[in-house]
Amino acid sequence: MSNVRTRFAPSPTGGLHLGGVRTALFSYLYAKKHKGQFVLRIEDTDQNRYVEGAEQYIIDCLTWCGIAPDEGPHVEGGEHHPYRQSERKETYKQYAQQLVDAGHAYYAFDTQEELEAKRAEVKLHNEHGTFQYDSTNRLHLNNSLRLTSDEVAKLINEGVPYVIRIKMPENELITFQDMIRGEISNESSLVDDKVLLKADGMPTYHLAVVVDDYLMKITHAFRGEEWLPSAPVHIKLWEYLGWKNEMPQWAHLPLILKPDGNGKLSKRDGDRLGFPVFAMNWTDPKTNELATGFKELGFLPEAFINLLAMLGWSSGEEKELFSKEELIQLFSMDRVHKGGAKFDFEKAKWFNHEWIKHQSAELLLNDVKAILVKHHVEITSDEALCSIISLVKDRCTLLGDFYTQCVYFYESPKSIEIEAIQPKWNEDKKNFFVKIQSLFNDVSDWNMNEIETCFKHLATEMNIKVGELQLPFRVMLVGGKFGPGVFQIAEMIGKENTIARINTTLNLL
RNA sequence: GCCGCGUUGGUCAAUCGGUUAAGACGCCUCCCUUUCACGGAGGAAUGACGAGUUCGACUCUCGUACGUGGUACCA
Repeated sequence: MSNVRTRFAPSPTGGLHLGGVRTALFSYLYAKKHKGQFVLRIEDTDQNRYVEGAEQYIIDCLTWCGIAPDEGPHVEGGEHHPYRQSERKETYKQYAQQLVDAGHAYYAFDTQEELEAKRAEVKLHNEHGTFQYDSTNRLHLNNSLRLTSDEVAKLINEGVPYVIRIKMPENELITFQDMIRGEISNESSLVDDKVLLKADGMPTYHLAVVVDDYLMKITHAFRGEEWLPSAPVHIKLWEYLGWKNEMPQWAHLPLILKPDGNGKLSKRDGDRLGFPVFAMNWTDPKTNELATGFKELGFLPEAFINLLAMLGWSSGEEKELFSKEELIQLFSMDRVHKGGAKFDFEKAKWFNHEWIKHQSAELLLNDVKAILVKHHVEITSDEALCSIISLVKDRCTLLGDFYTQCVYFYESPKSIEIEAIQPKWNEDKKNFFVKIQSLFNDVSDWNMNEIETCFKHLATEMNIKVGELQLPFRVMLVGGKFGPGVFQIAEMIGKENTIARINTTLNLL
């Protein structure tokens, strides 16, 4: 039994972003590859940003992707409940206190306004300067490092709000190993004394990750590259808390960038360029604004995780199409790219197209059925639908395409693209289609071969090229220039429908 | 500004000191198909720049440029 434990620790603040899903995916793959556990922890320590429903939504997304966590707030059992940080408030407080007692952290009474004023002041003198709460000025600020213990006790007794900050060491090179990037070093004096415990008693991310990763026995911690700059704080915390030997191995994943321009991919980019950024539909409870998800746009979860896996990771071989099981087997952190990857929606669609093509009709059945039912198409036989699916799936990039590609098997086309016929239309052709109706009527065994023979026979007899007749025939049956072989379609929709559709179009011409 | 991280065709990427620098997406041409696709064949297009190390550098080192992240009582 392996002891590998990874976690995905999102904040329930809104839709689940591509980058988030990928972090979850890599964590899942790594855990599963090593026969370990993948846990979900909800980092809801910022009460201002908390969004109702976001937690369940995250769970739904992971489940849809097929990477459901083994442990989490939603899973019964699980040794480390609660998995919601807001419910572990007291635990963090205790460790923050331990840090203060050991002299690695201190109380700070400066108000946010005071600090903002300091920052503004520095900016005033030096446009590029930054006020840092660090060793150079912490002794001039309103904290327990400067105040006497009596003064501190008095302030606390009076109920003056305070935060607890880490006391970063001076002139120390903080070094750690990143599974993707190798050794990373930071000069301790350059990182400031981050707040560990906020005035409302909630921990900040910095304290919470460390405490929870330790308590939840996380062995490998993967997160986005944006966390790299604060890693030294976490490293020191692991050390100060006395857990250095149990510190997980870190991997900071490259960012997913916007397709054009530069920067991190955001929901806005999706809106602007016309593609989803969230895994599933997300409706903002405040604005009621709906953001379309990959699922609802018609992506297969298999394709979705496949394309995400290939953004930043590659197997080293030519193959690009992988099932989840294959990914689990092949995945390794040292094949993850260091640089960020721009998201390419065209390639994303290609993955989905490939998955639809390779998926069996039986597996596609339920999804396709749902789409047709949504459009009020009556489906009588699953078996027939499966044959139809096999016939058209090569032509579908998104699941929604199945509607256009399947309806005409069930209903007469609502509109006929007669512009496609008209230019080359003439009396001879018209006569052909008039005559073919009665000939079709006499076909006893209605199958594609018989239909084709009958069709070609008359064409030859009337001295018209078969090819010139096939296009009009197709448009009559399906309404436009698309779909599989015409005779195949004619067979499947049946003799009566075929004749009726010819007749309908003839009246339009 | 400071600090961190990065940089192979338009995009995703292979290569881990010696190759004509893979492959995929997209684009273009052709074949198949008198539909749309699938499939097949081919094409255009790449190592940011400059030094060094080396018999030899896309691969190692340094510098520059550029990009990106952080610089919150947000994660």
